[in-house]
Amino acid sequence: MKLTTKGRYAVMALADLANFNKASPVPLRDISFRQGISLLYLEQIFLKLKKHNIVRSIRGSGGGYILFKKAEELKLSEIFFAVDENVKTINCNKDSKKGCNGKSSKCITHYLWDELDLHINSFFENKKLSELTKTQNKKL
Amino acid sequence: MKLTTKGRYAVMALADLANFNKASPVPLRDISFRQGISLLYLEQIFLKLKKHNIVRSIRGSGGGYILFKKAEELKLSEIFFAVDENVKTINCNKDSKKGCNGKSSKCITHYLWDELDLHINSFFENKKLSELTKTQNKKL
DNA sequence: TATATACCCGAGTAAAATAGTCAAGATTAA
DNA sequence: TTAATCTTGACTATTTTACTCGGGTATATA
Ligand code: FES
Ligand code: FES
Repeated sequence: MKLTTKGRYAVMALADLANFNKASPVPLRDISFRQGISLLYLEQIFLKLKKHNIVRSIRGSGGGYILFKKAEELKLSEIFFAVDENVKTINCNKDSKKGCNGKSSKCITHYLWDELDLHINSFFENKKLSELTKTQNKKL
Repeated sequence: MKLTTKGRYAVMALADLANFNKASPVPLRDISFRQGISLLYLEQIFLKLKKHNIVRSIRGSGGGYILFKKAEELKLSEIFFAVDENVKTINCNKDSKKGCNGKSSKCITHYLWDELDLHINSFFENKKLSELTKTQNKKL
């Protein structure tokens, strides 16, 4: 399974973006500063987010990024998909030498990971970006 | 998050063990052969499983491993815990330079990962080893 | 008792994945 | 024009993972 800083940062940064999106585009520099994430790394991440239409970019001075959809309509699963964090716990078909070759038949645990994938993905599928910031506010 | 071959192999091997446990102890060599997992790696894994009372070992010729509990009573969460695959998606407190230092306050996404951890762990908590082999048999 | 079978254990290594950097642009507002 | 900002591909350091090695110890059975 993959759930790395790339996906974490993406969610973090977008939550930040959602908070400051109200009037004008938000430059990465601000997000980098507020969230303590390397600017260069953020750029890499936002490129992917842009390609997948999660955000829209405005170049030049005074530019930055804005959300493409409303935070209420943006599912976390879309975000993870965009940055290549496809939550796959299944391991078969990768090579034919290891236990999980799926050559003759599925290994004993195959259906388990299948089920787990479904379980995890449904979590992200049902979670909207807006819920994040709300939860945060409630706790404060 | 961590979900690596160590945890996968542990579940695989134990499922195998559960199937062949009926009469006599099962040597790792057999499991290694049947599941296509390196014997030396299996030894490492079973050492941990033994320390956490998941399996019991019988040394010497004709020896091997047997399950400590019945497969119906063995939760997958116990297995993962035993091999150090503590499913933690949370990242804070590791170092104070990165985004998630938890120094002044929790980051925006903290509660999200909290919730996710809970969600995933409940999956393993409610899953017994015996359910694995049953599912497998049903599909055949 | 000799021997083979099997578990026991710490340490070490190679490969892969991740996290992050660099350099050289291209746009655009002011 | 200048400074701010996004764009892009390649490159590198670090960390983690997966696995091996070498030398044990216990026990069954011939
Ligand atoms: S996980 Fe699919 S064959 Fe093992
Ligand atoms: S995940 Fe806990 S502070 Fe970021």
